[in-house]
Amino acid sequence: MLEQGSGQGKEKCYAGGEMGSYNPKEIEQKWQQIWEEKCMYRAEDGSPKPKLYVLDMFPYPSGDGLHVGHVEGYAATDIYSRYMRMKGYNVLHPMGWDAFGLPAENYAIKTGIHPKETTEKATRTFCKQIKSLGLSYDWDREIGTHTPEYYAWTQWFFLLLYKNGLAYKAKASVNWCESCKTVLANEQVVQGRCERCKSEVIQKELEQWFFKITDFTEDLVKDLDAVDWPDSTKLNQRNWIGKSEGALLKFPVSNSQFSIEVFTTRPDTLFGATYMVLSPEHAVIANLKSQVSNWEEVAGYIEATKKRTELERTKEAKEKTGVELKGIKAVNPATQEEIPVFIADYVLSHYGTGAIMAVPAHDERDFEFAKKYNLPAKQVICGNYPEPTCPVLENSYTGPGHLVGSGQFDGMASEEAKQKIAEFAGGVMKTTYKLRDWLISRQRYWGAPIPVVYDPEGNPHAVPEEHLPWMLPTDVEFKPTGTSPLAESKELAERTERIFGKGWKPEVDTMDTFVCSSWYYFRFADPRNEKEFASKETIRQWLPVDVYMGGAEHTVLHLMYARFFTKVLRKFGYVNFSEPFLMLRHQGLILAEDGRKMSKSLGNIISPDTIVNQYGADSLRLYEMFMGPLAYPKPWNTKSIAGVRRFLEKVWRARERVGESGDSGLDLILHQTIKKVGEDIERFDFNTAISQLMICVNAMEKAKAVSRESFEMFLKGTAPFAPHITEELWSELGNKESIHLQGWPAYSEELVKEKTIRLPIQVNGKVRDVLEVSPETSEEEARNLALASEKVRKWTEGKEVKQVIVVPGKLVNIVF
RNA sequence: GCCCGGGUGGUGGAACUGGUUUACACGGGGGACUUAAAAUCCCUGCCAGCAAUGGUUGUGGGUUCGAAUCCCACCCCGGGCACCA
Repeated sequence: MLEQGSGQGKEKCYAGGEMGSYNPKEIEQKWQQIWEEKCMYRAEDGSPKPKLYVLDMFPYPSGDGLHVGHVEGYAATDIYSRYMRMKGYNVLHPMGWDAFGLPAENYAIKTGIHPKETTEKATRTFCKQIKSLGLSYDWDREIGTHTPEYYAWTQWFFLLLYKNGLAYKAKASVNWCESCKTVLANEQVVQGRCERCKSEVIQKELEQWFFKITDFTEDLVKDLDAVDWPDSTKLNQRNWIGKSEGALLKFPVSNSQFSIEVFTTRPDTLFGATYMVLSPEHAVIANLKSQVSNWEEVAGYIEATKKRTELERTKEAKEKTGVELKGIKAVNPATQEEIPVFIADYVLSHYGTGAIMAVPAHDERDFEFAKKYNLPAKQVICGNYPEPTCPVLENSYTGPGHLVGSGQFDGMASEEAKQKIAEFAGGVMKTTYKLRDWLISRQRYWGAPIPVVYDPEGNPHAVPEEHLPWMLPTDVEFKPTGTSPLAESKELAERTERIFGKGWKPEVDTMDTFVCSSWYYFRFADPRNEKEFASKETIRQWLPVDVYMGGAEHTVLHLMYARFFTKVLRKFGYVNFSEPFLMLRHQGLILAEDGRKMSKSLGNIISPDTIVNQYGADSLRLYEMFMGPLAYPKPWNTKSIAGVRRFLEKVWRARERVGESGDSGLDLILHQTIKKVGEDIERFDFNTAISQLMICVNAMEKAKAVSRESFEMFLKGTAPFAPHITEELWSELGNKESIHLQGWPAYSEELVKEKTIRLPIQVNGKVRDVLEVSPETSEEEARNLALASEKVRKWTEGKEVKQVIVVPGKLVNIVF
């Protein structure tokens, strides 16, 4: 940092007193306080300005405090928000806390400290850390999902779904995490392991609450077309929903009243179906018991399957297993041939009909299974259409082609045959999805209680709305036993009996925290409303969210659930749009200096506090935005922060050169800078915007003098990125109103144009000369100038020039 | 296995719809200022060559006057899904 007062012999930097050195700590705290006092960033309800809703995925306030990864996304939306305010928008930019969740509860189990206490402490820390970054949130709208004022409405949403048949209780085989002692949604199981603690997930038969997200599958697919989201995120959602079109076909069971229905995407291969496979859980198996001659073996296999975890079933996928239902035959509805029936765990009970027709010649899995159990394969598709010959298959062929061995359909293209054969076999076309209903019950304490009570007969009843918030009891121990902690609450039990009558019992599960975060963006529109989750007027004013920023880890879970909630609200007339987030951007992961993920165990975590202390918030913001493209994963490099800090020092020093008149040579670069910075912010290309600002300040340093007007223009252009230093310099120039309330400067189309451009002259594609020419230079002129160049003539001498390519304003290429 | 995204100096990265590769930074080296140091400013990509010059955007090929950019094949890295019939 600059030393003060030591240079006696030195020239005075500028007239009018001592120049202070750049001291971020001082000015940042000062301005943060002033902004807060003035409620500078309050979003105005009912303002005539156009609205803009810019939202960050709200954080889980963990005890570890804010992470540099949070800062990346928050800085990005803050720059965007500040810029758009300067452009005249009424910006809603709120922050809140996704406060329910397991870490606080697990901590409570260890220490006995109530989650409410740790959560609120963590929230205060987060809040303080976020405020130290100078982010322009409207703190009047702060919300926390753990407060009764908030979860009353989470419970209201549950009731809305329940009353409309979209929330139901069902016994099903569900994912159970032994370590977290709770069930999990499918979306929370990653490769057979718990998304949170990575321990193995097992299947349990339990009665649980589900939300019927599958009622909206088609809209969840279709509406993706209309939103501005990263392609990869849309693709992830589409893959998760897993739409596929095929046919339902019935295979009668010989000598019985039963038939087995299958779903297939390849009805065109029906003539090649040489056996069938049922999932071990299939309901028809019990009905056929009397006809199965090897029932003991079959029952044994079914039992063994139940015991295997999802992970085992996937891990051992290479070795397929199964058992034939001896004594049972099914009839292929196309060939009328009798074919054997198997049960095997490679067929999933919850997809399609839980049964398949096996076509070993044209399906890899069936081929594998057929090979192992010595089952016949029959080729019915020939891939090299229209070639007349068909090779003998040594493997399964899964591509398209023309039909063979399929009677009257021989020669038909497989695409065309799909529907024809389905009809021929008495089947119907059908669309199937992988997406399953959302399991929302959790056997945990720190969440929103499910607002349901049971009558003495055990039938569920909704807790009437007047009893919301249905309070989370406090008289519980934090010991995970597998049954919900709420079950031991005397208060909850008594409350239930008092209100509903003797023998009534409360639901003791809480809701998945993803339920809380599925609707929070509505609450920001009207955070203190006690009568509705948000009023119609405020929803109309603010929603949908225009820009949503968050990590790519939420491409399936949170985004899918939030979209589902919005579609539910639309269906029941609460909103008139179907997608909550019009534009979505992801911040990339910030890696440690060693290129690995930051983690406590590796001890390579960088804390934003340290950086703010050492370099200042403006430097941290600028650094994270300058690291590279927002969405990329990027390694941290503390040394590089010096670069952006130096930039700020240059900005600070530039005021020494500010006078009434300035170097007019600066105009070009200044106007180019304003143009580029604005365009880059709108594209979220913050790294190149900052580099342009650096170019501009470097030019100001070289200029003899900078006019006040130019400097102010530059400060406005820098303000969204470095709000504190620009505010300080702006006020020092004598401006009374905050720089952040100024309009975004307009650049002049005239001044942005270069007076001369560099025109490279190539000979056979190699640059041999570069000419300074006017940008208006005509094709003819450029050609003549190029051919006249001495450096060029050196290369073309004695050669016959075949062609001269002139790209006006770009280059000239002389070819011989 | 399938589906995305990516491979550019020692490093992070720029490069608009095919037109001077390496903007802006970090680091290293050299220089200026200084008694000295810090700070600041200026120069500096790599390989081959005495030099002129040539080569150099993961590798190999193609299209083109011209390719980081388009096409084909391959290698490597990151992410997602994973028996979904």
